[in-house]
Amino acid sequence: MNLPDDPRIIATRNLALDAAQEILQRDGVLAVTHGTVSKATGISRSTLYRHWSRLEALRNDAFLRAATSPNFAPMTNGPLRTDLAWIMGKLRTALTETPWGRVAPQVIAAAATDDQARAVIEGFMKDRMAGLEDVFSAARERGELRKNAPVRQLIEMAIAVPYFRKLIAGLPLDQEWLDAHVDLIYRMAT
Amino acid sequence: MNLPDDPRIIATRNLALDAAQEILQRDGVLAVTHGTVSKATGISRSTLYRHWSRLEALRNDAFLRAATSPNFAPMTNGPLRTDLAWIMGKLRTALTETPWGRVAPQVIAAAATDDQARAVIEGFMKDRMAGLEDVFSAARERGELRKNAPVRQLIEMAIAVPYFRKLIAGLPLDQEWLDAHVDLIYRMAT
DNA sequence: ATCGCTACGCAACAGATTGTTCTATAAGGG
DNA sequence: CCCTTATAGAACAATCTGTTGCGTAGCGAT
Repeated sequence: MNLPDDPRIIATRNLALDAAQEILQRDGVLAVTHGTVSKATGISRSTLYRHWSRLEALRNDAFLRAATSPNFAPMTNGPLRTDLAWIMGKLRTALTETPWGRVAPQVIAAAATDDQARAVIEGFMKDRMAGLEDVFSAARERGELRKNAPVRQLIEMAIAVPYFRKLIAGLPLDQEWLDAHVDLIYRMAT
Repeated sequence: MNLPDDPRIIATRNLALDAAQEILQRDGVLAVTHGTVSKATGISRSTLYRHWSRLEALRNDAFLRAATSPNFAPMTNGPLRTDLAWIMGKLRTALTETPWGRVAPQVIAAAATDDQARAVIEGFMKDRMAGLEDVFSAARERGELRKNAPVRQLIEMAIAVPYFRKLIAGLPLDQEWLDAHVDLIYRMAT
């Protein structure tokens, strides 16, 4: 794709999408409009319409900016417990210290009717699932797993609980909880 | 509270809130307005303003109508496995066969900035948590629980996975999954 | 059945928002 | 320095929101 090199374009896009993401996480998808972004940034409405002629495009870019995940390359060197702690720590960081944790509820809500939003969610989940699958596969090859360990269910639980705590129940993802969570998954696997 | 007995009022309220709930689950909180509900129902805008003079009140009633849960009185008679299967079946039903499953994502998204929405979520969660706590307490008294069974974590997992599957990952909550889920929780507890 | 009360529908209105187009200005690249 | 183009700002119609007043129709009580 043709990336524009004009610094004015880049600055405008960044400023606008930062504000759009802020509005998205605070007020929901429908609150992201050319008008609200204009008011939040000082960028002229007409300029925003030139960048995103369709409102859908603006919102989609706001989704994508928030969902851009940090590198999640799985680490499958150490023993299972270490790998689990590492990858669950990564998930915890993504949920608590990146915009994703705040935007995700809005994206999830939009996913009911918005294909773009659903695609963002599915991409994110796929990454997480794949990372954990690699971790468990490596552990299986090292002979660390118990026979008939319910790997699929364990992966789901490993991911579901932090998402549930952060997005649904509003509970903290502190270190103490993380240790206990990793410990329980580990004990069920070995 | 003074319940109005005029059938016109009751009919208007029911019709409006049914439509509001429909709009809520389809387009999100911000789409619920006097205007959209009016268009969806044929009820005059001015009539809707008479019933809910503040928009916030209309949206809150739409939340509450969706979240009105079926009787969740815990059943702690049988052995742990039976109780677990029963209560998890209830949760599954609430998520798949009541409006709650479709509205919940919107309520969760709104909870970030809307106290009413947060209260609805917390009320719902409290019910579920309490039901499972009763189930595990009864099992403990019957001596069914393993020593040092991580009851708190098990309760969280029991609830988190179905919520995650339905609301976040978009996976089905079929009977096969439910059986496996109950089985895993049971095995970890005993 | 009739009467009084009131919920409802309808129309009108100002104010705000949305989508579009135009012109003048200013910032960047050659 | 000059040319290109991104931006700001104004203006516009169309739509939406919140409010008010009025006539109609349905409800309950006598």
